[in-house]
Amino acid sequence: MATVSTKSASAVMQTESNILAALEEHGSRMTWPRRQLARMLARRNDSFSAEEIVAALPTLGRATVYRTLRLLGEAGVLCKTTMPDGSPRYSLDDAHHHHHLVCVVCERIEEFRHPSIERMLRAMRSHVEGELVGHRLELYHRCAVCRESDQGGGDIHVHRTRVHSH
Amino acid sequence: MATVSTKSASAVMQTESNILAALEEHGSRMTWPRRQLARMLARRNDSFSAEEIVAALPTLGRATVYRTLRLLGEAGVLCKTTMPDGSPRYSLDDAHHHHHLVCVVCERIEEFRHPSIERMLRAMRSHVEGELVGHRLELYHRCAVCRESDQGGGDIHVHRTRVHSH
DNA sequence: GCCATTATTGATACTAAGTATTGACAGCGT
DNA sequence: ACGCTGTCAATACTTAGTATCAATAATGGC
Repeated sequence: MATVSTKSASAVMQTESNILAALEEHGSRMTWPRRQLARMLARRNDSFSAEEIVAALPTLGRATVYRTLRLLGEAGVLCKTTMPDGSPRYSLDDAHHHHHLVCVVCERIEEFRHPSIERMLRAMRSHVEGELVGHRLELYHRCAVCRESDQGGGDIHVHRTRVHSH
Repeated sequence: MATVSTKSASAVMQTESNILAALEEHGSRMTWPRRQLARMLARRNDSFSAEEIVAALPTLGRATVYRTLRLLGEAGVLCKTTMPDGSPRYSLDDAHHHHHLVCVVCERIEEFRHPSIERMLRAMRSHVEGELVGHRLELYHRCAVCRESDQGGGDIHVHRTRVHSH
């Protein structure tokens, strides 16, 4: 089985100062809570829920955490992804156009880009009635690590009102 | 501008008895609340929120409405779709594999299928590390009707933590 | 460096979209 | 007609946030 090259799919690593720089460029002030959050996020390379962050930084108010996550999204260093069951996960991110490859077992999120997707979007743009203003594409898989440690494993229930599985 | 043929994109119409038949096939009992819901849904050809239904059928409990919507999803006659801002909409649906084309103005939802999408998924299946277990694809547009009655109109804010817009 | 302006904060309350629980009730297989 | 078991409505609870607002702090101008 072919694997995706690290050029077209990779987990994103950002440093604390990278994250803060993105916030500044976006026109935000540099505050202690934001530094806290940036440091905490830079330490992890997996995905996380907002509440995990709220719990991990008890000195910050929940509103601050949610607000800052939104800012980081706007600043282009964070992305919000939806799991198959509809629950949201956040992950560090770069600002380029891409989609997400989500492991349904360990919830690790990788970015990827692939020409077949751009081709598909081009085709849809000319076939769809009216103008396309956006899209949402997520691929769910079991990553190599999780396949190994759990062969044939649990029933992955992907309800059809949520995602497609054929 | 090319439009999609009615074969590859269309709003779905279901009759009350169609909906009830799907529920029976799925192994559910035939009850008064379910008949109510089926009749109500058969009347509309747009998308709706669960709370709209709760409000429209005040004799049914909210849990019943939500449960029945889930059942209809499992039975293959209803689909839940996510708007660009993350809010959910339900719409009648047929059981075949397809994706959704959502108008961000009137919120009407059409089903569509297109070979370029299957091609893209085939390509991704062989390029992705591990096995694909599902995907989620939604296209957002302004439908022909809404473009006409609102040319150049409001700023459609599609936040990048939610959907992609290039 | 000081001050004013204005962004930001945290506490709290609130909302949206459901899920869990429970005792009463009703479909339907026999 | 009986009774098993699915289904009901009401209500409490949960998750994932957003709104409000008075107190505080970061910058830009001087």
